[in-house]
Amino acid sequence: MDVRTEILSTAARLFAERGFDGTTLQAIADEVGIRKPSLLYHYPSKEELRRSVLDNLIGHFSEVLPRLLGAVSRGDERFEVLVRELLTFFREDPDRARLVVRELLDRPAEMREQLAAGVRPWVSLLSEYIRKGAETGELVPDVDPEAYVVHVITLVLAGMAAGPVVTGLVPADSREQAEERHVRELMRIARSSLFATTRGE
Amino acid sequence: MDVRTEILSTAARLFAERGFDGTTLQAIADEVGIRKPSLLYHYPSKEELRRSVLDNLIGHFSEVLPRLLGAVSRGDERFEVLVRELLTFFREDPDRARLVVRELLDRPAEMREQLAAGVRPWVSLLSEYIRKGAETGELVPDVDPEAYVVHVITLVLAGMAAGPVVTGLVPADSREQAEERHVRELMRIARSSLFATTRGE
DNA sequence: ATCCGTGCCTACCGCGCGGTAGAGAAACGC
DNA sequence: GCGTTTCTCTACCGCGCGGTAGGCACGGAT
Repeated sequence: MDVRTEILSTAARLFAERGFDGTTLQAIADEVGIRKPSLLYHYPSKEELRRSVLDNLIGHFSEVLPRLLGAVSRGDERFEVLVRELLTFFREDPDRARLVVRELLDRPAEMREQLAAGVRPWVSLLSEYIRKGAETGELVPDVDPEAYVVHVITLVLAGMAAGPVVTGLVPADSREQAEERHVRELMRIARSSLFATTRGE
Repeated sequence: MDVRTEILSTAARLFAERGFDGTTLQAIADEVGIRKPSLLYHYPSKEELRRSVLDNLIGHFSEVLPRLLGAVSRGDERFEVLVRELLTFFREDPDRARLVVRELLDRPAEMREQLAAGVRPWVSLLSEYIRKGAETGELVPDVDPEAYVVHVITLVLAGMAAGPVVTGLVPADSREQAEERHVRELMRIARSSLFATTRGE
């Protein structure tokens, strides 16, 4: 892996762990194994580095977008695939969820704009499908589509961001098992509060 | 309000807004209208101030605990009251939720211990009730009680911490209306994924 | 052979941080 | 009246921060 990439992933990890303000360029440089000015050669300021980390995250997300798009148009299993895809994205690297949550807290104004531009269309689209499903009786009639979608996203994001800290409240033999229970129940809640008739898994 | 209290609430607000690392003692002192050393006279270090802010938060929470306790033993309306009480606690000051989430991210190890000591007993207690309800058929049979409780708490906490940033995804005439929809749907999700038969509100 | 761009370094800068020393004003007990 | 306590202040400290200046080694193009 080349140095630029190594800096990027190290920065992402430390920003997620300690926050932007809690991370020093020195700490990043140390972990990469270079001096601070070398780091600043590749990313001319800390702020620029932050932007790059975020762009990289968004880039990775847009890689799974096609699969999400596919899921929406695939009829019956839509829902399962959609949520599970979202879940997988954050689960394969919990730093992603933590970065998003931190950004949400640290820069609410900017984040609000970004969400309005990048996520709201999605929420609207999914809400349309839900509204139709509610009319045909396949889905529960009293669902509030937009709010529902937001809650499901919140649940996935917050659950993955908190990680072991919160799954630790679920007694289990291993961390994996606790996580498994966590995810299963998340899917169940999302499903059973949306579909009119409970379906087997 | 005396100075000590004023420092405490200002610190809480700024820690919630900008994070612990992102807040300087100077900024707190400025907003209170005193000099930095005066602040350090009342709270001899930044770390001590952080602890005091957290203790204060926990103190306020333990004020609502009796009402929560009451709710658990009050039979049928238990659930509604319980969730709504929790919701109210964080809604009457969203900084509380933000502080908790930040602490969760910044100090996962310490937070894990604190949760294990202070929250897990509650999760267990509620889970017991849910398990009984599931056996009598009043509640859905396939619920995972511990995981369910954790998810509901997550939903409340994350929803309130994100605040307008995320409710902004729900189209509405006013912020209040968006929040109202948000809370309603939260209650609906929590209820409909727990009770076997859907009940009117 | 030389030139130039790339990448990394050592040395350093100014600044704002958390925190300290110590003096002065006000309020209180005796 | 007078010492003591409580509180706030001015002045300062050392440190680690993000960032800069400038040099040196290397490699490819001419």
